[in-house]
Amino acid sequence: MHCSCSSNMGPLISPYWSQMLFPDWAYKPAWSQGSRQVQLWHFLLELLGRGEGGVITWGGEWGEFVIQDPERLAKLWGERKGKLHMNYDKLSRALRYYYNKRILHKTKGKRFTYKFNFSKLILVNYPSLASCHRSGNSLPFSRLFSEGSHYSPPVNRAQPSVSHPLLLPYCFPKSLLFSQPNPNQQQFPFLSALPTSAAHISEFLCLPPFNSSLHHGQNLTSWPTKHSAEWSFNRVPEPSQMDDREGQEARRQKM
DNA sequence: ACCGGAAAAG
DNA sequence: CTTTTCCGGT
Repeated sequence: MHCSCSSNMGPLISPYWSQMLFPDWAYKPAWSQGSRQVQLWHFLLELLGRGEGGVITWGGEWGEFVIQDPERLAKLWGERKGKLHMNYDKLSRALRYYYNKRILHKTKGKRFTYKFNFSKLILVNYPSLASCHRSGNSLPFSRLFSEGSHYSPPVNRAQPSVSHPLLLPYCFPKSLLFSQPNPNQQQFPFLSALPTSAAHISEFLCLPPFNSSLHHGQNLTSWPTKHSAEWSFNRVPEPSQMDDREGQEARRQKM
């Protein structure tokens, strides 16, 4: 049930997650409520990343996706969560709760079409990176996500649905995260999933957590697999403190 | 279809 | 906490 790719790769949650676009630590840490519980946006990104089935596909804009088969998507989601009676009405309610969190918003006028706010998604789930942003350094995510100059929308649906480049932070050893964030416009180790076919994703997943060019001579020894407390800086901000940067600051020196 | 309140679940 | 469930309203 491990990703047998790399020795210093943390154990994944279940066999299923070996297909995951995120490493173990990217999920809800053990200390948080509902830990180890799949979140809906995880699930959506996963399906989108795999590009299987055509239940859900990327849309015409960056981050936009179209639910091609709402009820089937709900069914799949229900299976994952053990909710036998899941349907699109209820699933979409969960999606609507993302509006306030700015994780997602609706593309009005387009049926079953929503749009991810990747920057927010990552900021919420990796608030540590917000400090990079605040301290004047460019946040690699938002740069990459907002530029979008390289992204040309898939015009026809006949194309394999994985045409959306998924740029996700694949592995952030915390030492790398907190020492010098991107001093020389250096790239963070993204998982850049630009697969021509879904099969290639598994290859991405088996990349070592970080390659040698990114070591920075830091002590990148192992993943914090057991001691999730070390990752408590990764706490999701309270809704009332969503924009309280100082609050995050205060929470941050835990590492 | 889509929205968001309310409550309850886990 | 994040949904799940239900539902009245556009």
